[in-house]
Amino acid sequence: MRRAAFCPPSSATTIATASDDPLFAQTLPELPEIESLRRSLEPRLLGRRIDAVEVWEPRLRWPVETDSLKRGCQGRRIEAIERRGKYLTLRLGTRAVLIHLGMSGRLRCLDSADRPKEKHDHIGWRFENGQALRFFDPRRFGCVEAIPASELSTHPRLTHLGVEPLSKAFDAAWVWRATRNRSTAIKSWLMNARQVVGVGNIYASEALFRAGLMPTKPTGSLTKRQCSCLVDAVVSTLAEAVGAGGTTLRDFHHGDGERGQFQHKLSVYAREGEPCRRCATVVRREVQNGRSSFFCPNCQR
DNA sequence: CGGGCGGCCTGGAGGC
DNA sequence: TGCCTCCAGGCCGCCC
Repeated sequence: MRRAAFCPPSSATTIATASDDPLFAQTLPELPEIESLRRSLEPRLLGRRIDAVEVWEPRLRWPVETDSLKRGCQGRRIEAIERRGKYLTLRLGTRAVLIHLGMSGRLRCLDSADRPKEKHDHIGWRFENGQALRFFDPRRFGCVEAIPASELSTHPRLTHLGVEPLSKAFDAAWVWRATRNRSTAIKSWLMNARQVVGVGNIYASEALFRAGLMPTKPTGSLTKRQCSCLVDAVVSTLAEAVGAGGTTLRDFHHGDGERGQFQHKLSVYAREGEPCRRCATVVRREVQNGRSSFFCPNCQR
């Protein structure tokens, strides 16, 4: 609706750039977006040999250790691209590159590594075929780090991560056990990566709407039946969003203005004051733990 | 130890 | 038109 307001004035006549995608700037990468990104990167990056790494701006969420990153990348081939929660990992033999997009991060594939760096391009990888990968992040909440591949499960940033919501381990029995004797609001619990990974503000709001649960409901008060509904809601929401290519990454390679699909399916997120699609009650927004929660006061109890 | 909250960071929006 | 303030939010660290 207000796309133009999110586009820099110069972008209309230039070739596609990261900042041409207004939706990307508005929404944040959660599990479906990272999984879509992972899938879109695989055909372009698997088997590529990294010839050079450039760090233009090391001041990310944690300072980029430039020498370590270069030593961990240069001369190595990308053997696998994996995801853990909202983290993406590039396997490079005995090393791995850990990437988190934070709120505004983006990975872009370029056909030529000679393309000038854009404002907010912080790291660039040059491949043997002349192509490139760029890490772009206006807010610099993301992180990029080279680690030993053997530490992928023991690294401090990964070891505390909770259950993958699209794995078999995430079932009603697990949710029931994990939510006992806690007073935390269910939305905070869902967004806590130590419990469940990959569920951020958008999908937590959407899943709780589907489950018919108020975001503020204490986890300890959930019945077994509600735990089961919650699992179904989280899984179906995430799976549908992955199927839609995420909310933001459908035009990852093109920047042609075509948008992802899932934002058209949002029931409550960013719909404050609009009618509930199910019962027409006005959707409300309330700040919870410093974050906006969107819900239908009639459908969610 | 569970859980709440401040800080990090930038750009868009809105007020004056 | 320009300056100022507010807001968005994942994650960590600090605190109670």
